[in-house]
Amino acid sequence: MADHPPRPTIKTLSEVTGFSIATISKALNDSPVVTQATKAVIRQAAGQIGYAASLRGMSLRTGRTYQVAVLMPVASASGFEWDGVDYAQILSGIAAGLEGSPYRMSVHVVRDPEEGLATARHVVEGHLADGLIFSGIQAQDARVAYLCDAGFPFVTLGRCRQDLTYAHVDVDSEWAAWAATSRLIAGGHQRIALINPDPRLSYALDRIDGFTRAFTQANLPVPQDLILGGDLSTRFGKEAALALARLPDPATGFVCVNESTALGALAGLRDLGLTIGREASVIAYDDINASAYFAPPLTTFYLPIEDLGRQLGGFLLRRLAGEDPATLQQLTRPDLVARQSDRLERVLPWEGNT
Amino acid sequence: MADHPPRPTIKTLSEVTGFSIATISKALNDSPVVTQATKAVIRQAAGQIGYAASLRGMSLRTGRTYQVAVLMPVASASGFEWDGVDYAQILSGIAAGLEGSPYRMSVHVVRDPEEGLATARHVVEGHLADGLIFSGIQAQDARVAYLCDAGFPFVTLGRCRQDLTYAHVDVDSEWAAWAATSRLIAGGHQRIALINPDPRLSYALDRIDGFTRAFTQANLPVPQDLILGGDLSTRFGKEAALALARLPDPATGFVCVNESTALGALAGLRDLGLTIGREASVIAYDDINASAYFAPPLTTFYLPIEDLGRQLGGFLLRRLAGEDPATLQQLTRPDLVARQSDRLERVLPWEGNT
DNA sequence: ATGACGCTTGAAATCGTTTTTATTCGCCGC
DNA sequence: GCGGCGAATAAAAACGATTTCAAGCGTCAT
Repeated sequence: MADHPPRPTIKTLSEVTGFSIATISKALNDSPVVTQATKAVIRQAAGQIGYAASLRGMSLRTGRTYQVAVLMPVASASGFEWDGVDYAQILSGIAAGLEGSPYRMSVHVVRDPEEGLATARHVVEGHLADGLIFSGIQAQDARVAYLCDAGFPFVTLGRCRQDLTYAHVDVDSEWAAWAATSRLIAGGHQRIALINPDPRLSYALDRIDGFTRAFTQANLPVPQDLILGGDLSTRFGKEAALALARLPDPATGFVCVNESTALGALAGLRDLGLTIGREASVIAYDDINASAYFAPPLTTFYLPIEDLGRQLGGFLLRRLAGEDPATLQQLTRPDLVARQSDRLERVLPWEGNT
Repeated sequence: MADHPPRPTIKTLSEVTGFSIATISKALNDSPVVTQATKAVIRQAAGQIGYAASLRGMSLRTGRTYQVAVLMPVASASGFEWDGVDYAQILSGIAAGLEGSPYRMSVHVVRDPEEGLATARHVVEGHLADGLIFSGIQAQDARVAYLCDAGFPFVTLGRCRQDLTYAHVDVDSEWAAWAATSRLIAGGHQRIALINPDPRLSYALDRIDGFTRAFTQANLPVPQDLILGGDLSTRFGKEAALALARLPDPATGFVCVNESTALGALAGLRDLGLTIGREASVIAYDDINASAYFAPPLTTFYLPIEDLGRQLGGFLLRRLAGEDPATLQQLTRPDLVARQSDRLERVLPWEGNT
């Protein structure tokens, strides 16, 4: 156990420079009341002895924590089922968005929105962080309502459907679902299934909206019986696809909520002996870019979630700086990555995708 | 912006109970110098007014932060390539292991071991956390050496090959690679490839050791030319499989480092028109349990990484309590999940796996 | 000459704890 | 009856910063 030499404090710096700790503090915070010359001397000395302000001391005095809390959802009951969400990418993005600021990121694991609310309360009331980031927004979201009410800075990935003004970043799920569905309709499908997430989630509704719009525009009846909501697991994707493809009037096109469910859907259809691209087609929303390697490679709507994370971090920083949440709202459309598997009645060779 | 009533401090509690703050502090910390009766009164009052000690204040005085830092690796250059590591599961496990303690988890994103060392230094020197958890251990690992030397509490996922005593949790990669390779040898393969991670990683060497042992035991020459190291991406898995299957004396069996590379290997072999189970076989190490849905389902060695995370958190807690790191070391063998695709020259029907 | 005023810096209070040191008080032994 | 001791509590000093307010000190107008 080597004992490090005690780290310099503002007091050390005071002794070294001869200035009082008050002046030092002001100088380092670039206060206008202190001379440029003194500032220069103090900064120089600070650099010299490697002084860095103790977050602890600052925190106690200012009440700020210089921490940003992230509520990371983990699948609750489903054991270790893969859900295809690479939350690490989001965290990585948030960290990137926070880079250059003194803010660090603390992660709180939550199993469901209720626990999320409890944790949010805990963070706010215990002053555990200066800002909050979370996702999995429900149409009616108690966390959003609470935080708005408490006036606590936060940014969400996703929008709720309540009339509240708050900072958020979101994927245009309505558009993505519309585009995917339209593409399958254009490919000759009429019995198109929507393999959707938990229907309480706001973006589940967005997807249903887009799905519906595509049929309405094409003057076709909306196949309500082919909309299934569940978790994001591969298992659910498989079960859903099996159920929908076994219907008397089976689904031939599948719009999947993400790559994990899409992988499951492919597995299910394969079990039924169906050939993707001839008897059925699958389109997914893509987070992690693995669909290119599926059998067959899937057409997807791709949006790297690290970018969303970066936006979240950046927005929170601006929110913490006092910016109006109304200006911190962003909706992004994913990119279409056309691979195949989305036209009916036409056999396509499986080409390598490298 | 609703303003919450100021949260009670130890001073509030002092006024309410009539005891001095010193006595309050001791009572709440269960010091033997204060009477049971007073303790009871104080605890009762604390519960009454909902007092919770401010971490800030505690932190400044004690020097402890009540934070555990986790170094989360993200793929550096490879853009958004999926690497098949669900780090969120590890974080979730760590959080579970920390549950019940006052410790929170802060996450620091690192792009490579060098940045990891820099961040570790930063955490230690800046007193940003009381303990550290990290993974991606190299055979010669500068972070482990530094932290041992600094006497800073930490637990790693993986072991380095230096003679240092420190707390760690690891997967028995040597055994897993031996078991996978032996299984392929028993299935009739002789040209078996090892699709391995970055060769600087300690467990890459462990896997080579196990791979080698399997051949030695079977009195077969070790196919050194079939050992390939790279990143954990699906792309690398595909490229590696393509290269190895195109050799004049091609590989027919593939031991993959994880499911992501295995998915890539399958895609590559499929592109070459090879049928898994007849012309080639793939076995993977499994973190996320998605291999059951691959085409065909893969035989894997499965170990849920959330469990490892839980161990990491628990070990760190014990380490922070002063326990000897020599007693905090654990090696776990993954479970064999036999699906198929590991016997040569025999056509197996692709059965559904539900 | 003197008081007011800028301008720069310093002293001291403060944030909420823990920990060291003092104080109070009853009781025992001599 | 008094010194001393032990037990319980209180007072005060940290920890490392920020912030308020006071102080020093030229300059200048009256």
